[in-house]
Order: sequence, then structure tokens, then C-alpha cells
Amino acid sequence: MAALANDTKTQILELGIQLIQQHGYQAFSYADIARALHIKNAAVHYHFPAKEDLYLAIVQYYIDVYQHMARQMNETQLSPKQQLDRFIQRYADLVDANKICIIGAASADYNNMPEAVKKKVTELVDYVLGLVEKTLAAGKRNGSFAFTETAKNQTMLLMTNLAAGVQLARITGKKDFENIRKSILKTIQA
Amino acid sequence: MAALANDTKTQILELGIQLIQQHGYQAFSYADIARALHIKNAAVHYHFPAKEDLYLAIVQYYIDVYQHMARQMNETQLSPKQQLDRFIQRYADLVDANKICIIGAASADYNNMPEAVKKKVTELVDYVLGLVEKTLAAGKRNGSFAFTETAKNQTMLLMTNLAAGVQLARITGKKDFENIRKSILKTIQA
DNA sequence: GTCTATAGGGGGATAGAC
DNA sequence: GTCTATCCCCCTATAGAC
Repeated sequence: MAALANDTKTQILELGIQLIQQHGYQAFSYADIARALHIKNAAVHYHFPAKEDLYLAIVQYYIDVYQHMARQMNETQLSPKQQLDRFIQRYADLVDANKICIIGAASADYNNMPEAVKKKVTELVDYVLGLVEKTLAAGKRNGSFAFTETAKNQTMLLMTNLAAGVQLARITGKKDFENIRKSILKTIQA
Repeated sequence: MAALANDTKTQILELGIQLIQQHGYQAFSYADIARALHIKNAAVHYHFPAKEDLYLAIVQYYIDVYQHMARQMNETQLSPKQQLDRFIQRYADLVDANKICIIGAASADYNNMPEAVKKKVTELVDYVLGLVEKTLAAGKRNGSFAFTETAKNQTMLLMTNLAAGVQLARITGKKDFENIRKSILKTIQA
């Protein structure tokens, strides 16, 4: 799980995530990873024999991250509003790091993926959408959110605002993401 | 402009667009284009010496397309509602063709672009956002649209719904885009 | 688990004939 | 404007020593 171990395998994984979100899967090579970690090409292949193995591990890593987040949110008894704020903050952080979200990056590359990775990506997307949907539904029940769409549709509206908002901000500037962020909150404000 | 000439250069351009939207800029090669058009690698380089020249031409092509569309909409006196419907239909067509929009594709690859292409992409985005903003503002004035955000913010909400909606649909299926489409229309319905 | 070394392929790009 | 031929580089991936 997220940044617990400091072994080479984990470092490769986390660097791979970063490179995918900043440059895309096709645009980075094992040599880039080797250089950054001061190891050799062959060492990277030892941990992830093929690049697809790395991609698969990255998507799985994200599923783990979100499962961990879901557990943590339950344990700490965050309100739906707090949960959503925390979720949205993750996207603001992407903008600051000049990254796009993993789902957007995966979508751009989706047609080049082997079936196993496609399947794992779908698993990730379903999981994340499910999480947000539950949060929105809970917020509507307790009166902190208001919307007329189904929770599922409202989730897709919100998620697409966030995902493409991050992409837009990369081109037109951070300010646009902040405006989108504020507008999103208004669309579900009770 | 769009699909008027049938010369090789135009064919390369249009095939390049298709490949970028389906597979991404990094994932296709001049060999792919040469094979499809039954010409040789070198002939592609004759028309577009470097791959960046092709990318630049593709983004310019899209600017031309939207300028042409804007002119046509003015001449044919389409209502704001009709203009928006036509615009949204373009995104539905992308989903059917298993493509993502050029802006989303460009964003994913943005950090790998030379400055000249980045600048041209920004030009495209500004132009398209401006177009939609005018349409939304006109629709609000004539009472066919209703929204409380500024026209610019509402434009960003709508555009991000469309752009990431297309990306999401690639992963989770066409039905999700159709649901997003319906929900979008409700958000601006007068 | 990491190294050196290298195989094998594909990519972008150019020279020069036609 | 298209061709053949080719260069050079970088990529993914593997074999085998340490």
C-alpha cells in the first residue's frame, strides 16, 4: 500500500505512476526509471519483467489506495462533505504536480492495452465511481448535498468535471481548475 | 478545410487525427500511416518532415474546423439550442468511433510537446471554449438555457463533462456517455 | 537483487534516384 | 511527389556473471 515500503520494487512502482501521470505510458521507458533510481535497466526488468506487468501493478496499486482510503474514511467517521472535500483535494494536488488522473491517462492509452490491463482499469473505475456514489448518496440523505440526478449520474458529472478539469488546467492554467472546483461544489450544495 | 481535398497531404492529416484520437500521438508511427495509405515512409516525411510538423498541422486543422463551424452556424441562423446539440453530437460520434476528443488527447501528451505545439493547442482550447461560451450566453439571453454560473464557468463544466465523458465511455461503455449527455442537458435546461 | 553485455526490433529521419 | 536504401538511436527484453 501507498508508500509504506522503501524497497526498489515500490520505488519503481511509484515512479512509474508519476511518469504515467506526467508523460503517459508510451512516453517513458525503463531507462528513465533506471536513471532516476540509479539502477540499471535490467534491475527494473527483474521486478517487472514486461512493461505491461508494471502497468498492471500500477492500476492495482491505485485500487489498493482507494480501498485503503475507503476504510480510513469509515474508521475516522468523516462526514460525506469531508469525504468529498478530501477526494477533490486529490485532484487539486494533481494540478499542482502537473499530473493528470490515472483514469484519464489510462483512457488515452486504452486502445493500446492488453486485455488484462483493460480489465484491471475497468475494475478501478468501477470501484472509484462506486465510492463517490456512496458518498454523494449519504450526503443527500443527511441533507448536506442536494441534487436531482440519480447519485450515479451525479457522480459521473462530478468525476468528469474533475478528470477533465485537471486536463484542462494543464493547458489553460491552474485558475481554471479552481473555478471548476468551486462550481462543482455549488452544483451539489444543499 | 475539413475533407475537401483528396490529396495525399490531406489524407495523411486526417489519418493522423484519427490515430491520435484512437491511440495517442506516441503510439502511432509514420509506418502506420504509410501502410494505410499504400505509400512509403519517406513520402509521409515529404509532406510533414518531422512528426511535430504533423501534430502542429493537426491542431491547426481543428482550429480551422471550428472556425468553419462557427461561420456556418451564423450563416444558417441556428438557435443556441441547435448549436449546442450539434456540438454535443460531435462527442457522441467520437464515442461511436472509439475516439477521444483532440483536447483530451493533447492534454495527456502535453508535457511531451515542443513549445510551438503547446501554444497551438492553447489557441485551439481558447477558441473552442469561447465558441461554447457564446452559445451558452446567447441561449441564456433568449431564454432557452438557464444556469446560475457565469457563462464561462458553465462552459467549463459542460466541456469537462463531454471530454471526460467520452474518455469514461471508452472504459465503461457507451451507455454512460448517453446518461452524461442527458444529465448535461438537464443542468442547463430552462 | 543487481550488474554487464547484447540481442532484436522499431522508430524518426535523410540522401539521392526516378 | 514518391521511391529505395540506409543511418542512427532508443526501446523492450534476456542471458549469464557476481
